[in-house]
Formats: sequence, structure tokens, C-alpha cells
Amino acid sequence: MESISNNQSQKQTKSRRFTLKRSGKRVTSQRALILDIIQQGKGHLDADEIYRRARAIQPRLSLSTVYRTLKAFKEPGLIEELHFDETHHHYEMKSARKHHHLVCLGCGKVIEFQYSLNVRSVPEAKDFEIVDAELRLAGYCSQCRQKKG
Amino acid sequence: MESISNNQSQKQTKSRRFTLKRSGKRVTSQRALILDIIQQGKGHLDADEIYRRARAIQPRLSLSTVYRTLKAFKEPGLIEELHFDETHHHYEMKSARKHHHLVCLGCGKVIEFQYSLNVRSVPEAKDFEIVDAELRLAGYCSQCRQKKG
DNA sequence: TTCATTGCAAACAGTTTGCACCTTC
DNA sequence: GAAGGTGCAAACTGTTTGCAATGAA
Repeated sequence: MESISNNQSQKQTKSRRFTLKRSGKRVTSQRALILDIIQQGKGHLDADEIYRRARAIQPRLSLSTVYRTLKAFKEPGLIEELHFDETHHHYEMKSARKHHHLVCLGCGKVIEFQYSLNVRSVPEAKDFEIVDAELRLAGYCSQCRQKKG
Repeated sequence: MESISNNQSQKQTKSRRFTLKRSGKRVTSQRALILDIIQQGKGHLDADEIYRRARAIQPRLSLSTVYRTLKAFKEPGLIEELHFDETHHHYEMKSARKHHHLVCLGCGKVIEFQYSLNVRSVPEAKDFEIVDAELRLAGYCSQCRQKKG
């Protein structure tokens, strides 16, 4: 569990409040905290991990609040839900620079990378308003390949 | 529910048996049926839909068998599990997989398309043995955009 | 005959919901 | 003060598992 330094916390408070208000949501300590955690997590946190980290700071915060908050953040597109593996969803700030994901099927590690996609070159997407494009590469990292022999 | 014609069924029986045996699994009527259904579904079926279609033919077939079979098929890479939305996973034959997916966030419809990716141009993937590359575009189709106003 | 596979019911994990209390605006 | 947000417990959904019966090899 990484702690949130006071400096950083203060610096972020303003923009956090702004971000929350902007989406027409009330600013509560729970929401601000969860938003911070997601921000720090850089897309590699699932609901339960967010819950665990949040509880370390606000022990009475409930798991339902985490889920309700995630839902509330998803609607206005504040955060984004990623689907790596079968069971867990990961969350990341929408504003973060767009990156794609490279997943190791052996150890589950996730590496981010950039890749420029030309969505307009897809004729099937012509009638669509595209709001998201994710490229997901899956394979085995060198360590896992060695283990497999 | 689309019915499986006898012709088609007979034509497929051989390769189905071969495919199953090849992966070291016993050939049961349930497995053959589920494999057929997945084949026909072209990647747009979730476990429950596979179950519903299978039951229409073999009413005693259980949902656990569907899940166990899907797992058994995933291991040797016979089929592939796709993660479109939060709750449902879709399954498709591995060999049929030369396309990517465009998902409508409004109505959930899935459209396939081709896109040539240059995986070698991703430096982060250099040490990886890449076994899968999926591009997933998400947005709103024209009908759903109209509904939203 | 042997052992993998099945159906069933019960367990499980992740997520959602009803309700009374509390907090933001 | 009203509307919206929270915590708690209980419900729900998708998936997995233990066990006795079944059926492919």
C-alpha cells in the first residue's frame, strides 16, 4: 500500500474537486479518495484492490461505495474500465495518455505501450462514433518462456 | 435458435472428432455439440447462450458441462475467450480468428473487421512471444446515436 | 473394466440493491 | 431542508466444485 504524501494530496485537492464537480457529482471524501487511488494506480487496480487501499485510509469505507463510485465515474467518462482477464476489471483515469496493453499469459504482468491506430481506415466503423480503441497484445515474456522450457 | 442441418452435421462430424481427439480429450456428444455451436456462433456467444442452444438439442446437458467444456477447449487453444463487456465472455474457434471487433456501447452489437497490425514495431513486445493481438474499437452505432439525441 | 466426463446441487466470487442514516449543497 | 451519498446486510449473477452415476476407450 503506497501512502499519499501531504504535498501531493494538497496539490491534487483542487483539481480533484474540480473534476468531480465538473461531472455534476457531489464531492465526498470517499469519492476524492477513490479518485486519487485510481490516479495513482495507473490502470492496474481492480475494485477490490481499490477497496483495500481506500480502507487503509478510511477504514469505514464500504465496498459498495467503491462499486457505486466506479459506476458514477464511468458514466461521464472520467475513468475507464479495462478487461484484461476473465474475472477482474481494472480502472484507469481517462485523461491519462492513451496507451495499449501487452499482457503476459504466464505471469500476468501488464506492460503499456504506444501504438498509433488509424481508426478511419476501418470502413465498418464509418457509421460509428468511436469513443475508445484498445489494442491488446498477449504472449509470453522471456522469463515465462524459459520456465516453460 | 438456428438448427443444425443433417448434412452439415455429418460433414462436420469427422473433423470435429479429429479436433477433439487431437487435443487428447474424449469425444462425447456434449463436447461435439458444444463445439458445433461455438463454430456456428462465430464468436458472438456467451456461456449461457451456448447452454441455451445446447439444451434445445440435448435437454439434459448441464451448465457446468458447458463451463467445463469451454475450459477444456481453451487449454489446448481450440477456442478463444473474448472480453467485450463487463459481464459476459464470448467464445470463438481459434482458427476462425483473423478479425478484430467493433462493439456498440449502446446496443452491444459486435461487428468484425480486418486490420493489419505491425506487432514487430512495438519495442516493448520484443522479448515476448506474441500469441494473440486483438484490436477492440468501441463506440456508438448510428441508431444508438440517434436514440441518445 | 477403467477412468475421464457428466448432471446435480451446493459453494463461491464479484457485483448490485433496499433501506435507514448521514453529508453536501 | 432537500437531494444525493453512504454503510450494512442481503440478494443476484456468472462460474466453479464435490460427489455419485454414466459412458468412451
